[in-house]
Amino acid sequence: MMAPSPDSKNRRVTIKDVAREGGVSTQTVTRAINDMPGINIHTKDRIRKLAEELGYTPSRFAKGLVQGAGTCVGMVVPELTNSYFPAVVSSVVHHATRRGWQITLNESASDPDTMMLAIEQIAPQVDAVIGWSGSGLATCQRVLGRRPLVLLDHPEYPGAAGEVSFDYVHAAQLTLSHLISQGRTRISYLDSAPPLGLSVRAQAFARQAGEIGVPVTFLNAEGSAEGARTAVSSLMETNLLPDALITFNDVMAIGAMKAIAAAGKSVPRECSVIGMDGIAIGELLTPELSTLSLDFNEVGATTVQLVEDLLDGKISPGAMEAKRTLRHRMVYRQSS
Amino acid sequence: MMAPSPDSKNRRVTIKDVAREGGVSTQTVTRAINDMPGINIHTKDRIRKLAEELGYTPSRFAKGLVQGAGTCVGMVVPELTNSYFPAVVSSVVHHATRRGWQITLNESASDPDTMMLAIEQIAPQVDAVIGWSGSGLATCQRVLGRRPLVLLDHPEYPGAAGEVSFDYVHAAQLTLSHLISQGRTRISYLDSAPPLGLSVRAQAFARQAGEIGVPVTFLNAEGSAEGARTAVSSLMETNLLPDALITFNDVMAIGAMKAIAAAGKSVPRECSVIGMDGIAIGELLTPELSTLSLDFNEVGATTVQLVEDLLDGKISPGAMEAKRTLRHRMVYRQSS
DNA sequence: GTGAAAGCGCTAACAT
DNA sequence: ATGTTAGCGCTTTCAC
Repeated sequence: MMAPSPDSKNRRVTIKDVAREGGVSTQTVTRAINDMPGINIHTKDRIRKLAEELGYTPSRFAKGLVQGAGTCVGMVVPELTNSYFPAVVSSVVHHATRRGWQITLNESASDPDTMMLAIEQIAPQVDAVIGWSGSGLATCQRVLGRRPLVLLDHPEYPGAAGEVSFDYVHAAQLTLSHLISQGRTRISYLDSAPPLGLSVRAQAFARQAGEIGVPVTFLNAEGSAEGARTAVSSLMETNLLPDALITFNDVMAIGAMKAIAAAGKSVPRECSVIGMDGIAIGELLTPELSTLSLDFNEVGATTVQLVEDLLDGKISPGAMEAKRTLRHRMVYRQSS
Repeated sequence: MMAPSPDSKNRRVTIKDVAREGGVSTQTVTRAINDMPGINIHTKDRIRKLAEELGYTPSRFAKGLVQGAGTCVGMVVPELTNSYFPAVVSSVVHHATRRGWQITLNESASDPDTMMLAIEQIAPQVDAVIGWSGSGLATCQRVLGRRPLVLLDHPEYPGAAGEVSFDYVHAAQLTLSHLISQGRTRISYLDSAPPLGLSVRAQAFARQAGEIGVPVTFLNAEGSAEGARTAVSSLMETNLLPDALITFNDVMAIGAMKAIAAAGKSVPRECSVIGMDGIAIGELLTPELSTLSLDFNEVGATTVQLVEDLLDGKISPGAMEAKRTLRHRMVYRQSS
């Protein structure tokens, strides 16, 4: 236990302190610390050692101020417990890192207050924000000012500078034609709906179903495996079991399959189940989950590219080119 | 499309630009932007509008420099695709956000070069780093200098300032006594081993097995569901099926269960399966996975608290108090 | 090989 | 209510 410093204050050690203690100019310290040329190797070693002893760490703010900012993107995620989100985060982080950017992560709590707090906290520290509207991000372009907000899976939100959304009508087309070719006639869609009406995904299925004249029943449940399990369980009791069930996402498909199995019915013989997202876990279930799969690498690459273009001014906020639409691929496994 | 600015340079808009255009001092601009008192409400509105038009965004570096840094912690994760990691990240982010800290996330690629790059990139931008040794973090205390490195699940690493590790001997004790009370006699541990020898987890099981005189066979596989599936599949062909299988983690348990089911054997009747981690997916499998479960909230809370104490100097790097050990809880579900 | 001076963009403290 | 001065910690000239 030695005294930490001449001054008992908790002030951080600056380059000046090192310079003074070392009997050199701050310039020499910079050169030593940053491995710059034009310094006696001997001096360099001495100063480096001294800096270490003193516990000197360059201020990232001062450095950033003088050298120009490195890009830093905030990412706001509604829940990390649904593998869908980590899958996207992973890809975004990957593509951002390749560009030398930083990603700072915020998980938005469910209640709006905590959420706004998180956002106001993150906003001043980043050059752009990527997130889902489910995280309540949509309401906060105000806090961001000129910095671009890119919204995932929330088409046509006017406050966003850019968006990456998904062609659910295409997904519906893939799914329905597959189900029909299987001879399924009592098709249901298990939605995780907003307070009123249907989710964007369900709406696309409704539209496509209408288009091709196939009846689809819409159910609703809380958007978790447990929610889906409960909903499908009570559906089973009604004896109105559909012979095909499409779910809002893969996690809900898992819950649905548990409920169907618990009722002693067989997937896919008595009921096809088709999920959406394509998270890795689907392949590990029994039966393995057929699903509408996203190319997560593509999602991340597209999103980061969009942010970059927005930041560079190559694309202006809200422009047509700032709206990207990606498609799902149908992955046939055992559950359908 | 109007010309963006008098100067075609891509220089960012600063407070001075706003002040000049508005015919006021930079002070007034600060007051307007930051909602500070002592400014005519009319002036404030005018300046704010002007700032918006000009596309002015305060430099976070200048602001940080003058106001004192907000804490920023880097988190380096080996893979986001195993839910174990997002579960911990989620909790860490939560506890960090409550303190007003930022978390910047890096996923360390498998190859060492990319990894070192990621770390050197993140290092100057953070006040501390949290991560797993699997991410290669251990080798880089050098880059961090005085800033604390807290290693998760890597006990006794000398380079780390702090560590949060797990009492695997306790876990082994829980598991083995449970299995023995079930009358299991041919117990195997499916490890995901480092190049040589056993993982830390497997070592604890070996030790505890020796302690109580129970024979345990150690197997090895690549640490993924697929790796476990392959390994257990070939095990099934030997007809040397154990009657209890403990796996390195939950993800491997999933693969193991698939392999056992594929061979037409029943879990848990013919073979108990017990995983480790307690990730949410375990409960959604069929049969539901019994596992050694971590309290992820506790993991995050402990880790962030440790970082805080290290940053405040309440605990010195490498001290005894900087080593925290957490315990698993045995969760009995259907697979055992 | 080293140091002195200037300035990055912002805000706290002190005028006016 | 507004402006002036000074300085945060660092690096980039440019001089020696």
